[in-house]
Amino acid sequence: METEPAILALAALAQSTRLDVFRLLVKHEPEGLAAGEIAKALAVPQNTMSAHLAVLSRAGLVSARRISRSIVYRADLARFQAVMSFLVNDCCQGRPEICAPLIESITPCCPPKRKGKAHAGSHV
Amino acid sequence: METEPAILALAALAQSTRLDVFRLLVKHEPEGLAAGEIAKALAVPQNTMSAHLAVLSRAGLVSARRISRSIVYRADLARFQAVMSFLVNDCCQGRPEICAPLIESITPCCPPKRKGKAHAGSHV
DNA sequence: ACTATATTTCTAGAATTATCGAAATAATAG
DNA sequence: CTATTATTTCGATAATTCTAGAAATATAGT
Repeated sequence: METEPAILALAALAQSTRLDVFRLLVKHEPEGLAAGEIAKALAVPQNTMSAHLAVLSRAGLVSARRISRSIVYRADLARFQAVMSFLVNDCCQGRPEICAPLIESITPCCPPKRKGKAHAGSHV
Repeated sequence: METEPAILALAALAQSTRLDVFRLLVKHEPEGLAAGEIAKALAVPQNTMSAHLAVLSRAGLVSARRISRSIVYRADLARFQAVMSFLVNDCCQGRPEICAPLIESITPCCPPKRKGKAHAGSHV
């Protein structure tokens, strides 16, 4: 991922309503959630929410598809992953010793193979 | 990490000059770099750069300490790590299957032991 | 065609951010 | 104390963002 889209994504997430929206949509993967339900869930006027959703959409962090009268939004986890990778690379820059601890600190959150514990390490 | 400081950090990084500054400072860990040198390296007026450094500092992403006439800035990698963990948790939310691929995609960036390749996986 | 529902676009005001010249502050040297 | 260097603060302007009321668009039901 290049710098410009990464900045767009960071800016999109650097706003409390939008961060809440993204969290909500992640929680509702993979079904997604209609615009109106998002607005209701977060107690924000629909047109205001529409503007925020447009920002997230422009940043590529969410996708939208019309279903009947509703427009259902979904979090784009692949894009989110790309943004995270971009940031980690900023940290690494050919010097693994710098951010190996970073990797270790976030890895326990998602044990890739193991299923014994799965404590989700939510507060690291 | 809580939401508010995370948003502050995201906003700080969501600006090209500041993202460049952070990258530059990571590259210069652990010695740090003086404000004037940062400004010169990125071809930005010193007072403008000072404002950007203040934003990064308020966000906790950099620290400053005076050394003689210079003020030397350093990247705060622990804080950066905390922000990354915060974001990953947004993705995981007790559902490891969602972002296990994320973890896998950023892990090869920092092979903790290996020194052979270090290809940094920069374009994921 | 008309009505109701779901969402977006238009428009505008308030607030915040980015930029930078000029002046102020801090540290060192002579 | 004066001069020099390094950096920040002040002040002002341009640009962007956030918010939301009002109007417009799209879909579905009667």
